[in-house]
Amino acid sequence: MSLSIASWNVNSIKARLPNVIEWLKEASPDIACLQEIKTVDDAFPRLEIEELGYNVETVGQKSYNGVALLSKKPIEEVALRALPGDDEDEQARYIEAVISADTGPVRVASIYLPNGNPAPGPKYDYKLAWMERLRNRAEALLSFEEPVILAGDYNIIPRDDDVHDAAAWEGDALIRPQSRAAFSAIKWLGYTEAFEQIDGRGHQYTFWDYQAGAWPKNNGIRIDHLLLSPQAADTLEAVEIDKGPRGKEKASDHTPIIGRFAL
DNA sequence: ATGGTCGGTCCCCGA
Repeated sequence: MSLSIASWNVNSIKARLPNVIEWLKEASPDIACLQEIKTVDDAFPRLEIEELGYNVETVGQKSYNGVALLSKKPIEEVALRALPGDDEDEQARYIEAVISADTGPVRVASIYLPNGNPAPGPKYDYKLAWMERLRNRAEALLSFEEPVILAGDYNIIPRDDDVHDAAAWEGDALIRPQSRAAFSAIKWLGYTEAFEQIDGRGHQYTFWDYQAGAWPKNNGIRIDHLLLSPQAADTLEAVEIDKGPRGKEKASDHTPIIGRFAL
């Protein structure tokens, strides 16, 4: 009895479809949370992915953003297609569903947290406001006392050990103290960051820029995370960053992180 | 080494 849940920012599902299909066949996660699908719902390659045995739910947007949930287990209910707290916010960055695992319901969200650069500025203000809304939602979810996995591209480098050269990133929205504090604030509610919990090694990355040879030089950052409610954290068995997809032709700049749970 | 990389769209923007 084991449930694997992956998060991967694919940077356009259309540009990445062959890579995504190849990876789904190889890694075969029970649930995959995708970000930056960069397409509207109607243009999402639903059939190709359903053919691999997945149920598919998307919150798409033209050109930018967009998130998806793929699940081999039944999706009982899509609980939310947007993060509550701002009716004016039209950016497609959040989907949350209840999925039937063998042991009972598991709540999973696919999250594309705003980048926030340049900082300071309106984009940074939006990032911080979005994180406050996420904290509120995360807090509300704890009252259900069920396994909750908030998986996604958080655009947060939690510690200096999660970047090859922290000094080079000083002032960036991904590493600013206020950004880190907003991320910690969610953890202090009672959430566990899966990778930090299981793997003590530093300098394990999930993103390498396309520019300046970042991938061959291993100049990466760790910004894709799984945040777990206590009921999920108690069942966490393993976490792996799967670097395979980043080394392929036509790669996304992110690579998947996969958690395995006794669920 | 005075540029460098992608993806989507409309001639530039976001990452």
